[in-house]
Amino acid sequence: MKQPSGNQSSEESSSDGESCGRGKRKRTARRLSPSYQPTPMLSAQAAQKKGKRRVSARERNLRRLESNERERMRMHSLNDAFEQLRQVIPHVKMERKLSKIETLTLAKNYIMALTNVICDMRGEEKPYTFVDGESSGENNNDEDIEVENLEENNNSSCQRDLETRD
DNA sequence: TAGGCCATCTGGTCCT
DNA sequence: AGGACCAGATGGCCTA
Repeated sequence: MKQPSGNQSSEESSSDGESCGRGKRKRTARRLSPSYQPTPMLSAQAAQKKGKRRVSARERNLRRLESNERERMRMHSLNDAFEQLRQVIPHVKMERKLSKIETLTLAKNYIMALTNVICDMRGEEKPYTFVDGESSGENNNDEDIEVENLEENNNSSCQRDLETRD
């Protein structure tokens, strides 16, 4: 029941120039179909039947725009968190920044490596093993394969990094 | 051109 | 009731 695409939310929506993803890329405000009419979640008649306050189309539209704005802000804060995570994950420098899936995968590996180091220091058995880009115990799905090469490079860089920190 | 990655919109559901 | 969260859809940008 998805709409073909959203309304031209009038707002700036310039995505505050966040150079996202691969290299420099500037995203312009999303162009939306001029013919698009947001479908009311609840028609005025239905609302009246249910004894609910009638909400004008104008008000619905305003609420939608406010919702969109909040959602955008939410996603921006999520992206900020990704950026902070990228900065603390040791990884081989690349000209393009890590994608989200790469960031999460490397973070997972880094945590596993740290856990190994801690266990090692305690004289306990290491719970995780890194074999050919495969992270132990876990099922190796497609996403893991995608970043396999990265992981191979970074697993060793993680270990090196951890060993030199003291 | 195809495929990957991403931002944004949207409506449903959950939570306060 | 309203906001947060979520997932699907859509379309733009970029690289191979």
